Amino acid sequence: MRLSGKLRKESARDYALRVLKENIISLELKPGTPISENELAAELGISRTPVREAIIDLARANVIETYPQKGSFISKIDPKMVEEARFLRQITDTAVTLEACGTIEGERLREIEENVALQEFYLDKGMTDRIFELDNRFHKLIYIAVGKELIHEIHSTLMIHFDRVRNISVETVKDFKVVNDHRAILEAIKAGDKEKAAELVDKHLHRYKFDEAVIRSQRPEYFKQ
Amino acid sequence: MRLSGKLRKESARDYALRVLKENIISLELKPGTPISENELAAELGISRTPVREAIIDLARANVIETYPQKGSFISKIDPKMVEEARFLRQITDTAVTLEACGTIEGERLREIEENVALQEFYLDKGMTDRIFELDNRFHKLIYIAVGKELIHEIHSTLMIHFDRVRNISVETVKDFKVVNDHRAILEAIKAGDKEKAAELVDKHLHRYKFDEAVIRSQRPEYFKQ
DNA sequence: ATATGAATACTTGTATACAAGTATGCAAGC
DNA sequence: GCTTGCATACTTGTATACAAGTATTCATAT
Repeated sequence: MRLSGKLRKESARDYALRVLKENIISLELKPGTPISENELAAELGISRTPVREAIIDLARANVIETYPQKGSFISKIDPKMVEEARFLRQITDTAVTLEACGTIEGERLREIEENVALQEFYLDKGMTDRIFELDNRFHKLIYIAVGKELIHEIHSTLMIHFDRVRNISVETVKDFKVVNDHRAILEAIKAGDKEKAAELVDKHLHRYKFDEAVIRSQRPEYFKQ
Repeated sequence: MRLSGKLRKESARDYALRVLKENIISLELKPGTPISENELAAELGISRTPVREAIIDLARANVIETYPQKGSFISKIDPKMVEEARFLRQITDTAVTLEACGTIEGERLREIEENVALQEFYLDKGMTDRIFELDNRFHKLIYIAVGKELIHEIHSTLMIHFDRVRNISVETVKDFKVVNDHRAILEAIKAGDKEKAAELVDKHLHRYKFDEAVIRSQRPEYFKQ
């Protein structure tokens, strides 16, 4: 597992949660991998308690599966979970984007513009690693701009199902049309064109749907069924 | 606080979580009330650990606010949280109901029919206590019927913001038009009338929006601002 | 060779101990 | 009366101890 150091003023629980999320999404922790509370605590240099609390958080969204007295495991990719996450993201992103149309301005708008500009910059330079982070940040900024940050927070753990598949997609098919999508969505928001924005969000999220068949054939051991 | 006994095969954590949820929604634990992990553990006859784990779960959705080394408190009613919960419920209920239109049948449909019949029965008898439970169950059944149970589960804690206000509404305005709403929604689903269903869901959830001004004037001490 | 069973080394769930920060009350001093 | 400061009794965060269940391994008996 990949360990980044514990940040100052970050609690042990937040540290464990952050490291777990990073490694699950990046597939450093492969689907099906057993997770021992004791072992992870030792690796992170903290005690079982905060590690356990982080695992409980992930287990609530079925990202980790815990079987009492048997063990905990990184959940294998379950197409039903991925679809639930995609479905939820579809409807909330659409609704939030509609609210954003014509209402975002000032500093909030500037942040989003900067974000998209950076995506285009890194895409141009071929530094695609940065784009994932910027992608997530792009969508989060829209949620914040329309005052729906709690919804974004509540959904974040569930979206690991989705993000993980997205990461495999990139490992395998290398598709960066998403940057163009983001640009187009931003322009639609600025223009206040709700119909166009909704259509773009819909198209944007359906990109990840197609990849599943490809991934499954390449990494069948990652899948539940 | 109201204590129901610990169920057989229910873990201590689930017990604490269930009792806390019940008492927060019913307003037995009033907004602003301090919650001590030690005290609650003693009341429930379990140790701090599972109590703490339950509190963490509720704190994640801002239902409880924890200040390290100071204390934890039942969150006061925050109109922004209530609106986020209502907004989320609006869009997911609508999307799920649209999927349900014309696709639910057999045992699944029968369960929902029975649920609505019971609501009408208890409304008629004036046993309105039962209706809250049936109300929640009605909506959950629809989520299950279209295979979106994880979304329902993930949202359940956040909906406490909404359910709590709904409960005050009933204490104060006694409005049971919701039963008629449920009947109408069910009929629209059976008829496969998506337009009608979406309109009904929209109207249904907006009922609770109006009550806020009334509640605020009656129970200002429950509100954050 | 095969089946049986006990020892062992794990697992998570729960309880408890300790650490460190905070609010409160009260007494002392001015 | 008012302020200061310390003792005290809380709080949550973290670490550790104990309980109970499970899988494995290896020796023994058939």
